[in-house]
Amino acid sequence: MTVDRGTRPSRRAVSPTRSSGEVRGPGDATADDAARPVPGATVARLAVYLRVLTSLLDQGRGTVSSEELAAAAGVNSAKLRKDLSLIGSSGVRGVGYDVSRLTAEVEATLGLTRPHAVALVGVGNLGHALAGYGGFAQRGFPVAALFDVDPDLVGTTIAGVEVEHVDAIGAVCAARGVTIGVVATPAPAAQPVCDALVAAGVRSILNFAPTVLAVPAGVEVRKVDLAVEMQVLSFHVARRHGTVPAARPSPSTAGAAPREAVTR
Amino acid sequence: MTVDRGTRPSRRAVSPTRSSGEVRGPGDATADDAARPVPGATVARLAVYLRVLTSLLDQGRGTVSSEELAAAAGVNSAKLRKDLSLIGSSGVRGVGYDVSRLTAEVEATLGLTRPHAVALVGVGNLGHALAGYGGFAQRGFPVAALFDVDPDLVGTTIAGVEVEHVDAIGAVCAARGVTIGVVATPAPAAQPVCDALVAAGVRSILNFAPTVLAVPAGVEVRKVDLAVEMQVLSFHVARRHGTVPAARPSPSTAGAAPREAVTR
DNA sequence: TTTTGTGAATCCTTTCACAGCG
DNA sequence: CGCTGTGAAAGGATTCACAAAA
Repeated sequence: MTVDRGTRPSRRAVSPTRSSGEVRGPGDATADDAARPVPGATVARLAVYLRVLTSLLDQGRGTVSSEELAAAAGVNSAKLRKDLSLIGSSGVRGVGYDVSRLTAEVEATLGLTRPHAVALVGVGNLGHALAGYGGFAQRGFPVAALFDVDPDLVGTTIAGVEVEHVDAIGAVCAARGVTIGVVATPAPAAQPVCDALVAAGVRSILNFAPTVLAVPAGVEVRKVDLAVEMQVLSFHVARRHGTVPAARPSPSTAGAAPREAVTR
Repeated sequence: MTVDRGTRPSRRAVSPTRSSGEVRGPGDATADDAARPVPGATVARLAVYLRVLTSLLDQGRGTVSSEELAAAAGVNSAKLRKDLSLIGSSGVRGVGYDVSRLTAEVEATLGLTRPHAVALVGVGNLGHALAGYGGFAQRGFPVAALFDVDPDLVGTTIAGVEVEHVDAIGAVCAARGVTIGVVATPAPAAQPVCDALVAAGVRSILNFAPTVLAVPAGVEVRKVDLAVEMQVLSFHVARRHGTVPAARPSPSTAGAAPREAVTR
């Protein structure tokens, strides 16, 4: 069940002058930590596997085969096995993987064994929704700080956290040990906010603003861009209908107004 | 041009695996479109280029070099030129690309020359924020319908659109010519909702629910998964503890940012 | 000269397919 | 047997680097 069909693999872009490549650090002989390769594409999938695994745990399942886990995660089983072998997992041939053990291994690899304080900047429409979403804290990402520039918002409390002025980003993030910053501001404010976060020591940023953020090497930026997603879907719609207007039975002039398509 | 490529059998009648690859399309040639492959990775970047281009248009810029456009989009200039050559663009050597013309070409490729009616299902925390976000309509994606199961929400109006019961998805989407569906429901409701959308003829879906959607071949699903994004960042935070803090002037490899996914 | 367009090399992922362990 | 782990093959995507056009 749940065999997926058209999900896309990851993509990347962003970051001027350096595209990412991998995730391992350019380590210098650190005797302590064995250098692990773990491809970026694999990391993203591990999070998906983890979701399925926790679900299986709740169901009390003891083991899973790569085939089943892969199907539930919407990927090829060979890919899943390779992903798991990369993080040093060990399944049992002829049996499968131990659910609880694998869950622990994936969590450890993703660094989920301890919480990561998050700072959310921009409590507008989307930001407010994100702050109000309880899933953050539950999944190990406590929202330690909220920021905005709007005087009407600064001072208010959302989900138990007070909104502070963006000018306090530096001091507050450093003081509360924020390691992940979420930018949900309008595009023009994103870069300055990003700079402030980086200056405060934040090395991982999730950007919801429709703009490309420039960051120094060593800072990881992931982007969630609604416009891009919609436009990619638009491309597919256009592909399947060609250029001819969709000839669906009974269009009968319903809703869709003929506006101009200005994507900006 | 186009065609040839002896290595690709391109036809996989049996294989159910079609995910990702590319998005080739039987073009219809309306003005400048010939049947072209257009890699999936390229499509996603075109949307980013478009944003920069419209910005340049507003500034009254007449031309841009691949170097400048690439820098603003956060990509390598060679990649940008290759992307543009794939959609059949034509810059002028020694000069650059005509901003308005290129903008039109990119919009045409992405199918943005006409609006795509969108149906948003799930008007909860996130869904409400999305519905309230005016960017949709402005960018050519008018929200033609809103759905939810909550009796308290059904009947209310958000941003000028009435919220209807999910049971009406089939009828309403077909009647209003919805081509893109946005799923912002809790995980358990996502699959049924997805099925309803597909049954209504929707072939492109943006999924914000933290679950893998199973869809028949021909339906494109893109996922925005907040949990995955946060966990990938967590991985990077954890990584940083094993490597040398600083003292590294040389960049060599740095983080990249896979685009894609996640929510809730 | 400047800047595009693009073959060719390189790198990253995915998929195949099978050896081998339980 | 069933199922994992993985070398090897196959694709894609990115980058290089340079010839050609304006």
